[in-house]
Amino acid sequence: MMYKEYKQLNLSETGKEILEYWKSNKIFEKSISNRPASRPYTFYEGPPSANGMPGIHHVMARSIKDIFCRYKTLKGFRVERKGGWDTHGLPIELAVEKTLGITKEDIGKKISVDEYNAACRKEVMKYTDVWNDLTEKMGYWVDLDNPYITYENNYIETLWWILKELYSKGYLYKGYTIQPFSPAAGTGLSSHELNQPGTYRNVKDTSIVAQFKVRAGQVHPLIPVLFDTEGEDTTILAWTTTPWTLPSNSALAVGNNITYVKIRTFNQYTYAPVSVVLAKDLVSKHLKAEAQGLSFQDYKAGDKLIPWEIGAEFKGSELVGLRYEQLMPYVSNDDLEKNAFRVISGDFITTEDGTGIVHIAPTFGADDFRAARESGIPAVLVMDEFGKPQPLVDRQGRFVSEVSDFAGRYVKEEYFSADESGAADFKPTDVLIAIKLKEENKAFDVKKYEHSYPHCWRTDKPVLYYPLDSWFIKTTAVKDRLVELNKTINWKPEATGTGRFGNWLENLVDWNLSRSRYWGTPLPIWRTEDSSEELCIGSMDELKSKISEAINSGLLDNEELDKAQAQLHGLTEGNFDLHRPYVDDVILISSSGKKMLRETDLIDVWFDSGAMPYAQWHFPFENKDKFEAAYPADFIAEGVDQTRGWFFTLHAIAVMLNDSVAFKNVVSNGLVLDKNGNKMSKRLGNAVDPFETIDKYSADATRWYMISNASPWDNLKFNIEGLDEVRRKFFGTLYNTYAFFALYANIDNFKYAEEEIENRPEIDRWVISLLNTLSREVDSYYADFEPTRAARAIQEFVDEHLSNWFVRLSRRRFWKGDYTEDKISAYQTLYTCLITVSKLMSPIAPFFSERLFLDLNSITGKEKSESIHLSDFPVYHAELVDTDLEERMSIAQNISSMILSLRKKVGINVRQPLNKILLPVLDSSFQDKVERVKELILSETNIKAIEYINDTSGIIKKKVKPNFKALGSKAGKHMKDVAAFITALSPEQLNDFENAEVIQFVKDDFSLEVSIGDVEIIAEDVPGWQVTNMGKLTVALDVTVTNELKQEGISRELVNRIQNLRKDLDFEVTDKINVRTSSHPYIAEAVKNNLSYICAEILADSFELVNELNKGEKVEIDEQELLISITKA
RNA sequence: AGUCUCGUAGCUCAGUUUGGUUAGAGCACUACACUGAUAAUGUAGGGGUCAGCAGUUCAAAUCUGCUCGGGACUACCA
Repeated sequence: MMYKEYKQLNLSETGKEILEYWKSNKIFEKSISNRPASRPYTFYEGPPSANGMPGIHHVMARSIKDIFCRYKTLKGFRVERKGGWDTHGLPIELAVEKTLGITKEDIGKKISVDEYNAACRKEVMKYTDVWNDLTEKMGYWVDLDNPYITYENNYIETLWWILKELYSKGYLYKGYTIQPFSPAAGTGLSSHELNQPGTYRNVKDTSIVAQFKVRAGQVHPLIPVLFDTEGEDTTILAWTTTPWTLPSNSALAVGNNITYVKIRTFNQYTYAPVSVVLAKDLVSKHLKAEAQGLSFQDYKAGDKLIPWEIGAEFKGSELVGLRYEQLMPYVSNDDLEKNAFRVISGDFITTEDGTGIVHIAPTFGADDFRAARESGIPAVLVMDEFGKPQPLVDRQGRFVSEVSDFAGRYVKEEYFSADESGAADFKPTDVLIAIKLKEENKAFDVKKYEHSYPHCWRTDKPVLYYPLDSWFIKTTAVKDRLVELNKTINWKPEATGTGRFGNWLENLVDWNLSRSRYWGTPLPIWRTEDSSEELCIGSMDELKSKISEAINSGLLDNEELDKAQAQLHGLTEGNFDLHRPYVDDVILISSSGKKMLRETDLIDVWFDSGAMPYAQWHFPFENKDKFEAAYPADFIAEGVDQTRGWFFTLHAIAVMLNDSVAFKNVVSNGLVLDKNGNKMSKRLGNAVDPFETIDKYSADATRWYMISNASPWDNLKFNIEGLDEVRRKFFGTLYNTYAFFALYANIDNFKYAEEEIENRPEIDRWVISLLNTLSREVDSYYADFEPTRAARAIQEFVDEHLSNWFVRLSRRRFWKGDYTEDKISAYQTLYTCLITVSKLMSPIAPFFSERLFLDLNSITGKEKSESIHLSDFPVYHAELVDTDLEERMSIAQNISSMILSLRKKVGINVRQPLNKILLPVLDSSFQDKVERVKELILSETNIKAIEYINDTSGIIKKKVKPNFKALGSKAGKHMKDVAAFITALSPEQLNDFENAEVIQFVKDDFSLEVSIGDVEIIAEDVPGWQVTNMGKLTVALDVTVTNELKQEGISRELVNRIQNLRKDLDFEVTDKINVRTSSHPYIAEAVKNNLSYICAEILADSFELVNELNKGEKVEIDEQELLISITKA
């Protein structure tokens, strides 16, 4: 058996092979079953929706999930990962309607409900195969054989159980909120629909600044200020872009800290004298500056400049409580008279535009609704035909009959038919309201105003904000616990937890559960028609027994009875579908003997996914032990867009149900953008196909690129060129390192059969030391959910240390000489590095690391694991870490690099040996350190000796630099002077300073004792030598080339040419040769004096210098041409 | 509009928590070298208003405030 050698690196091919290997050996399954059940590490899979194609961003999110699960497996934990599918919701309905070419209204008509239901089921799993394929190819390990599926009855049953628990705790209630509503479509719109592109459009609306008349006779501290003359007409100004809401006005809101003024002036339409209240900052927007202070006496009706003057100034808080007359008194009652038409304070008031005073219509604005409720302001409502309260605008968008002047008129122009709005005398309702207010001296100003307003994406008509009934979960009741428990969650990045998520919790509102949709989890609440009795069902058994009760009550008619029997039968047989409309047909009987129908709402799909810790196990109906063992999750990860989605619903349900967190650690990753930082979209054609990417560049390179490039929570600018770089730079280097190892280990038949070599050379101990430091670092990075730092650390080790230094400097040890202890040491060291690196990187690059592990381990058999993913994470050996050695090696690297730089500067090849370098030594330990790595430096740079020179020699030119950090705190503002003083020290002063170890700085009345530790002294120059500096290091090079050195140089050139020939002729590395060269005077001497060296290098049995050589390869050394002929011995 | 986040070389990113005097790396580019790891490698070079402005400080990429720009989320507001 030999170490496998490859023609070239092919990561994609490796991926495919390893995938096969995993499959046929059931490695994934073993990675779970091999770990003890007593050490679980719980991971929750956030369910993707399989009705869309997976994108490259899914590779990102899933890489992160996979990395930490694999890492914890290596650390000895059992990590179960149950997959899941999110199957409900609007996108699926829309997709089905599109596929079938139907609308919602056609359901039950053109297409049967059964067919529709089946179509949804099919639609939602449309791309399951594609998803499974991606999951496999990208190396994401998750159990797809037993996934949870949110539409299954068992899953829904758990949801019902949870809902009933919440219901019993009093957390479930029916209320109403202001929601976007499309009268034209007759349906509420979800925020998702409102976020469709193109829904917000700029429109021109009639805007009115209305005058709300302050009641005269009331008791309020501000009355004397507001009315300083008898019969003054004092009004409050409020601006609106929706005049149709003015009949519903029931309050005015001001900002407590905003300054308001009362201004005396005239109404521009009626010319009547009026005093108006508005925010001081906004006066200039409503009144002309040049008209201020004009004579009131001289004002005539119709004058362009209307005089005005400021009468008084006060804070918003002083206005609160002030009563005013209802602006458009169509509807009133005792409650309104008593509690409405007051000034209240609102936290959302700004002085950006308008008047700084906001007209409040609680039925038509979310802010209005909230502010009114907080201040106890009732809404303006009328009774509909069933005696239920209703706003002044009906669901078709028309004024109710009570608004007599405009009864039956649509409030928005766009709702009228084309015929109606096309008529010559047609005026929109807003305009009619404006005219009426102008006539009544209630309009201060009327203007067209352009702003963006949401439109229904289906009907293209403007949306109304409208009060709608909904079921809510009272999350506000547990707000404090939500906040408190959130603080125990480890968020990556932290800011998402404290910031985005924390703020969201602080400003929590109740969770609106209701969706008036079709394909989703039905709300399990049945109510009597008069809403006096209701029942929440928490299981299928409960539903069964309630249906039985209904059957036995004798209150169902025959048709209902038949259905009930069928339902009961279906439930018993397990083939009753809990979805609409089947479940809507279930009629239950209340305790007082009334029929109960199900509330038709579905619940928010986010509830589905947030309940997965319970529902994935069908808890509490089955798998109690499994649930308990896997709750809460140790780790979850999703995109940052899930902060208010899945992260929230998981948290909320867990807190309300168990008063606990649902997850302990969470990584929220950022977006994947295209290389220019734009969002990827199919429309723009800049979306990256994950399959193509994996196929071409491999999953490993893709994963490594994504993880190493930027922290997961930063947005990733996905650039395909980056994949190439990763492949070349990291995987290429690692592959080369392995290939190098395999080449020579096969020649020497190294199988790691020998005992560990105890006394290894410096370079071996050095790289092992770094390797252990690396293991510890990478371990802590993974543990800290910092995969990027882990990847970068591994990469740096492989590139900089292992390949670029250890292998480069150790090459001779592998190919030269016999199978000595030193050689075995080199093999053992390199082997250990490779196998350890493969383990460290395996969570991120599971395929290549597996290949590496198997290729190495199959020969040595050092580990019994049949897969790297079944092995254990490398153990950190503190005793193998030698920081002094690491420092020495770093010095060696720097000195070598400096010598090479000097050689470059004077134009002397590395092949040309040089006699010596000079190293100035300013402290004695430095010389010891260099001495121990001397051989490495000399062979790396082809120098014969290092000579140390110290201070006393007098040829070093020294330089002193202040240590700002040390001196800064002492010198304070004199730092600049002190620095100048130190830099300007003469050589003699510096000498004295070094001997005394202190020097006194005095300037004016400031003095400071500078100690030797406050400065840095370096040898800057050795006059007459080629010198270079790097930090504290200084190196001088002897560039004299003696005749002897020249001959050695020529010998090396010759060796090099012959080696090239060997390679060109495809000789094996181990082939012995015979050499004949033309006897050129330039080389003759050199060959003679270095013959044994040359022969050893090129594995020559004989080397002849021939006077006449006819055939051979022409080579050139220092511009001298000669012929060389080599043959296998 | 609010909240969060980012802004450092042509590109991708370190460095910012804890302020310290030549601001780093890789890629790309240019030149030279090397060539039993070779679709590799080394050395050198050019390339920076550390987004901008102001402040604190002896000293600011780093701390504070404001502004601008990108992105995300939330809201849609008179």
